Amino acid sequence: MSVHLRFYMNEKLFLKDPEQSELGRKIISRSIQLIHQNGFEDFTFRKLAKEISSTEASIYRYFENKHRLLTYLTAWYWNWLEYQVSFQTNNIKDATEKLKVVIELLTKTVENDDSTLHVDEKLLHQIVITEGAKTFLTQHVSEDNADKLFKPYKDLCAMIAAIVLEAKSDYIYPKSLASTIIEMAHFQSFFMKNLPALTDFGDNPVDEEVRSFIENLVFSSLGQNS
Amino acid sequence: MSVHLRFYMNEKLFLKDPEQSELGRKIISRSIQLIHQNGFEDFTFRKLAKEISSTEASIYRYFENKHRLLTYLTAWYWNWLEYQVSFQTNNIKDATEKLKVVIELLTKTVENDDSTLHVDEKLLHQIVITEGAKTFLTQHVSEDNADKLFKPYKDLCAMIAAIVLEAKSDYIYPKSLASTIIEMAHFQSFFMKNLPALTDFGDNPVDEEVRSFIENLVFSSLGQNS
DNA sequence: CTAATATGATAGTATTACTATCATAAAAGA
DNA sequence: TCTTTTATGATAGTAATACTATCATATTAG
Repeated sequence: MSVHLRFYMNEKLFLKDPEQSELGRKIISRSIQLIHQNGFEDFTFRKLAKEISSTEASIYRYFENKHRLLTYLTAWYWNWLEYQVSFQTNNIKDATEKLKVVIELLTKTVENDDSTLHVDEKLLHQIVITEGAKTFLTQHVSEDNADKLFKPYKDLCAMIAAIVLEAKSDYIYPKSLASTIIEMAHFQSFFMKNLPALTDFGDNPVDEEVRSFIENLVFSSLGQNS
Repeated sequence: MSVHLRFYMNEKLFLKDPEQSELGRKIISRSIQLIHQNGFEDFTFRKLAKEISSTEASIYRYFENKHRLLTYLTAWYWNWLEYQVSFQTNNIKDATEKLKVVIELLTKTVENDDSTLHVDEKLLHQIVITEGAKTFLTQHVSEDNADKLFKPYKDLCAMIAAIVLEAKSDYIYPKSLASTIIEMAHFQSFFMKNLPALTDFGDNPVDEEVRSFIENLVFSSLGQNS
């Protein structure tokens, strides 16, 4: 079976839908590679244009600026992840089981998903770890939020919060716990690789350690300490 | 009694010690105001120079670039906070009590500290919330770490981790829990103000809500659920 | 009294983050 | 088929950024 994933993307995220053209898709796929390679600060539309043998002017027809492109990529990632969560938790009855699946999805090394051709989810996952928070840590966060640019993030958070409530209906911080585990999955993974003194994870760091830590955090908060 | 706080700052953080001259102290105090006002991206040495009636060239004699200045300010903040923690937890016997003090220090609105003349800790606290993570979310995090630029952050984390171990000596994630509560104190506070859908905190958000959430997180992890 | 040091004044450069205009090729509609 | 819209490319230009370099001058230290 060969499925094709396409997410509805908020139209404020772009000027022209990049999924609708060859050039647009090239912008997405090459920008992911470039940002992954040298980081977001080093990334410019000029360099991207050169890489895809196009021009700055052409790229500006798709995205207002590079920050908006990053917001687009991040939003795409959260959409994809929410889809993964809904798919992987489907038919699971036990909320605790569901939470374990969520935590695994948040912490495991992403493998490339063949149902999206121009997006390399593995690279995108690493971009979101390092650059994701920069999408909202700005002066214009409120305008961007009013334009619903962060809806995919909030939706994922709401979905996880709902599972938390399923597991413990009187827990009073479901949304904060959800945003905490999302952010911590990323931060602990970043720290493990780059600032290991901030974690308890070993020389040969593996995803499993972050997963265990977050499971421990979540299940003790929900009074289901194993 | 009038005490004066001065922290030893890693010499790689600056080219010339800003605490040693009037101009240096002006750079610190005005940069805090400017970054707080319009955010780090908008901040330039040119604007700062204008504000303090100096020149770009002069500022470049103190700091290699604006990112290094941000790293300096953030490092200064972590030093200050570690001092606060050690001061406020001194003579407290009970580790649980100490942890409560730590969490309060991390989550409460900072009031200006008169023992540091040119630093407005209240503004600096808000800068660290919004811009602090940008100091390490870069391509050059490993070099910066090798230069020990993040030592104050790691020291604070280690101090908190030690208290965690005092409270529960067999807890296996003291450092990850410490970095989590530091980061979450900031993120939840940022979300509360700017992306409230990611939290459970009300219309009239107050520090106390973040504090309760983090206390709940920490003490249930340590099996001291209240 | 001299020498070192700190700051300011000024200028210059490569790059960034755009915007504008025009040409042309391809696709869509009549 | 002819025409018109649309997409892209080519090129140029601009203000601002992130620096670097040089020289003058005032202050401080030996």
